[in-house]
Amino acid sequence: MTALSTAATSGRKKRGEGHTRRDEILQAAKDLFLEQGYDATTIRKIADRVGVSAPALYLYFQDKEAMMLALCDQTFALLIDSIDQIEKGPGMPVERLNRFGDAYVRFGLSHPDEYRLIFIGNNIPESLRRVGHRMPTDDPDRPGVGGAIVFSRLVALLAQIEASGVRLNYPPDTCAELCWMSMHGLVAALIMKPEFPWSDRETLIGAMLQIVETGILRKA
Amino acid sequence: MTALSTAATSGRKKRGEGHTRRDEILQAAKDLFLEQGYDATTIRKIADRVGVSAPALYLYFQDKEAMMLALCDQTFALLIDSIDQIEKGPGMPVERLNRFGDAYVRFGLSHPDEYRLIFIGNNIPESLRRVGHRMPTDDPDRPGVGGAIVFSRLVALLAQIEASGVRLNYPPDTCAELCWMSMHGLVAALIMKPEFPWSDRETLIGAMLQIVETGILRKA
DNA sequence: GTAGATAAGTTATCAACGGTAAGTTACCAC
DNA sequence: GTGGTAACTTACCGTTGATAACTTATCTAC
Repeated sequence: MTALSTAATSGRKKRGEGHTRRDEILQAAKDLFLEQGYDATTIRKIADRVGVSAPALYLYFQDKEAMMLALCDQTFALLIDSIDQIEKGPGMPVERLNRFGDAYVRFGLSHPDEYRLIFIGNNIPESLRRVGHRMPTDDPDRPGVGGAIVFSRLVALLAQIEASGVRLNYPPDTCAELCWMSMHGLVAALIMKPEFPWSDRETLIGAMLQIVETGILRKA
Repeated sequence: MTALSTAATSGRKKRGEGHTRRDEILQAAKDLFLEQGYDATTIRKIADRVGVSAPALYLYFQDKEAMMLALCDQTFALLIDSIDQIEKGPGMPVERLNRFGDAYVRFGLSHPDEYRLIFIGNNIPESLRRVGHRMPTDDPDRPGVGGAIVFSRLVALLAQIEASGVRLNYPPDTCAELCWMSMHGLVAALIMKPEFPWSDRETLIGAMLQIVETGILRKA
């Protein structure tokens, strides 16, 4: 008689409580995306887990992509938080760059599934491909801008470093791109092929940070 | 009366000529994959372009993935070829490392779909997840090993560099990993977010190569 | 030259997918 | 109560990758 689903809640939401259903959907979608990937996660699976019918999801999200976008923003907020902690923290700009890179890599490694989802997201549909890297001209209130925020923080930090008197080998923007690309390559490799016999993680992280810094900062 | 399709050939193949149909399918699939991407390319579109019915494709390929895998192997053979040319070519090992990196990046940028599948490939169906990152113990005759071959060539080149008397800042394996990760980060970024206002491509390629080399090779 | 054998292909169909239309039910304000 | 509407459901659509079962052309053997 009663539903056999694993729904956290049962029955219809009261008036004005729709947002809690929205949260439930988001949580179920996140779990399933992480467990099975984007494509394998179907609208029906999400609906089943929540305990509602499939079309009910469309009351809260325009489509499947919108759920992914909302989740991306959630996860980016965590990363942005820890980066802001560093930016407000002590130390020379160069030291903060070190901590920035370190925090970025460790965030990726300790949230591998989210990182995969957001930064690597590859078989994700064309329309989502640009999540996290929207053009600056895009509406900043639209979901999916988290990556651009992280990146702009990095650009700002590089500009700070230059302003503090340290000479850069390339323009700050280019330095930021090179820095991010290197760190992303490191994280992506470790995440995507964890069973590959990579060298020691700590060694790789330290070495990559070292390489990027010595390559970007002009010898005094 | 006659077919309106753009099929290069018409009518049924003679006995023993099925392989030419297979080649036609592969060519059409490649064109469509490159034009529209993997997901947007449907079995029916490929079949239409070839001028046969959709199920006919299954006479030559087990499924859609098998077509992509065959194409990847085809394309990666090109990269491996050009890398082997470099390895056999003139110049000091260090110069060859430069040309290796350059060839690698340009290959990725000019074959984004194959690169995505082999090196970034993630949410692409489980069966393809580890394509390009197979363990050394895996069957080398299975399709999709192109990436691993490339990487092993890089390791060998780094070992050569060390053997030639150039001191490395890290063990050859670690250097190869750092080198590949950096280059991969560059390629992945440009491929996955092509609309982002990155700095000039040539500048980025040159800078990244420079950074990695100065970071890996010990100052004489 | 015709009778299998079989390569090369077709038509019909499947279940599952994302998404929509239209109807239903529970709740709240008045 | 009763109207309005938020919160759903059922029924359905076109498209997808893939399969089953049937047909047709071609080659070989006698």
